[in-house]
Amino acid sequence: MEVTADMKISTRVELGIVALADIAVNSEKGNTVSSAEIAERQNISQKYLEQIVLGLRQGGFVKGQKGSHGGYVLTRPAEKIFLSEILNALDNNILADTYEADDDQENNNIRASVNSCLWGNINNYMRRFTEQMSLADLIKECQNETTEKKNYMYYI
Amino acid sequence: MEVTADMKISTRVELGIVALADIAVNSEKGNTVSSAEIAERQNISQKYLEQIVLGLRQGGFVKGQKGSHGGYVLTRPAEKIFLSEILNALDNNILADTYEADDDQENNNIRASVNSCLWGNINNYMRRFTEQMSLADLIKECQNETTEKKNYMYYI
DNA sequence: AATAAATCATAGCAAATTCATAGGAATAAA
DNA sequence: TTTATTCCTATGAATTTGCTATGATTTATT
Repeated sequence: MEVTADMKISTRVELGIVALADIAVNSEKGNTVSSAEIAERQNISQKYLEQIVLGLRQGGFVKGQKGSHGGYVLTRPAEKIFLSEILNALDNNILADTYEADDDQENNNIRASVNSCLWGNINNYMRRFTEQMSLADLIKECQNETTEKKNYMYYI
Repeated sequence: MEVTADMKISTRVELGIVALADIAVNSEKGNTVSSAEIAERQNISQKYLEQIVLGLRQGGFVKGQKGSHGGYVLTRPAEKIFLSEILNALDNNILADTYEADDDQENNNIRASVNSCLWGNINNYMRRFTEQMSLADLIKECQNETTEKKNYMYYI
C-alpha cells in the first residue's frame, strides 16, 4: 500500500477483509461459507472474490473445502486474527518493518530523514494499530456503528 | 497514497518534501535556490525535479524567479508550512477528509465499516500528525538525527 | 458411475498510475 | 545578445490494479 499513492485502501485489501469478516460471521455454527454466498451478500464479482480468498487461504486464515456443499471456514477464531496479519498477507508492502537508510550516505541526509521521521512514524502507528485490532474487534465495531466512537490513545 | 498498495511513499511526494526542505535550508539569506543546485545536492534528475517543484509552486509554497541567477524561495517561513499541506498539494488522494458511506446501503454494512473503522482511523492519525508537523520541525529532526527519538502521544 | 457444486490455479487484458525523459517557450540578468 | 533559469507540455516505458475468463481438481449426492 502506498501512502502514496494515496492513503486509499486497495480494493483487494478491502475486499479481503470484508470477505474474511463475512466468513467469520456466517460460519458460526461450523458450516462452510461459499464464495458464491459472499459474492452475493457483499455484491462482488464471484471470480474476483475467489482470487482474493485465495490469498486469504495462502495466508492461513481460512481453509477451503472443495466439492458440493464446500466453502470456507476460519482456521482460528476471529479474536486471534489481527488486521496486521491480513494486511501483510494481501499486500506485502503496506506494513514495512523498518525504513532502512539509503545507500549513498553523503548527500541525502534530508531524504533519509523524510522517510524515517514522517513515514516511519505513520507506519509505526499503522502497525501498532493493526496489531492490536482483531477481526473480532472490527466486526464488533460494525455492529455498534451507531454508538459513539471510542477514543484510542497510542504512544508512538 | 494507497495504504494499499502499500504503505509506501510515492517518489513524487518524497522528493517534493525533500526539495522544499532543501530550498528552506539553502535560501536562508534570501538568495534563490535553483533546481540545478537541488538536483545536484539531492542527486535527482533535474528535469524530473522541475516537474515536482512545479507542483510546489502551484501549491503556493515557493515562488520562482526566472532568468539568470533565478531560482526558488519559500513564500512563507518553514514554520508555517505543514506537511499536510504539502501532501495535499502533491498527492490529492493521500489525505481524504472523510470516508463517505457506499451508495447501496443494504448489503455492505461490513464493507462500509472496514473503511470507516480501519482506514478512517489511520487516515485521521495521519492527518493530525501531518497537520501539526511543520517543515521546520522536519528539518529540525533531520539535524537531530543522532539524538534519541521523542515519543509522541496522540488521541485519535 | 454420473452429475453437480464447489475450490483451486493461472492466463490475460484494459485502464490507470508512476517515474521519468525530452524539447522548447518565456523570462530576466549580465 | 547571450546565458541561465523557470515554466509548460508531450511522450513513453514500466508497473500496478481491477477484473474477466477458462478450466482443472475435488467432493458430496444421487
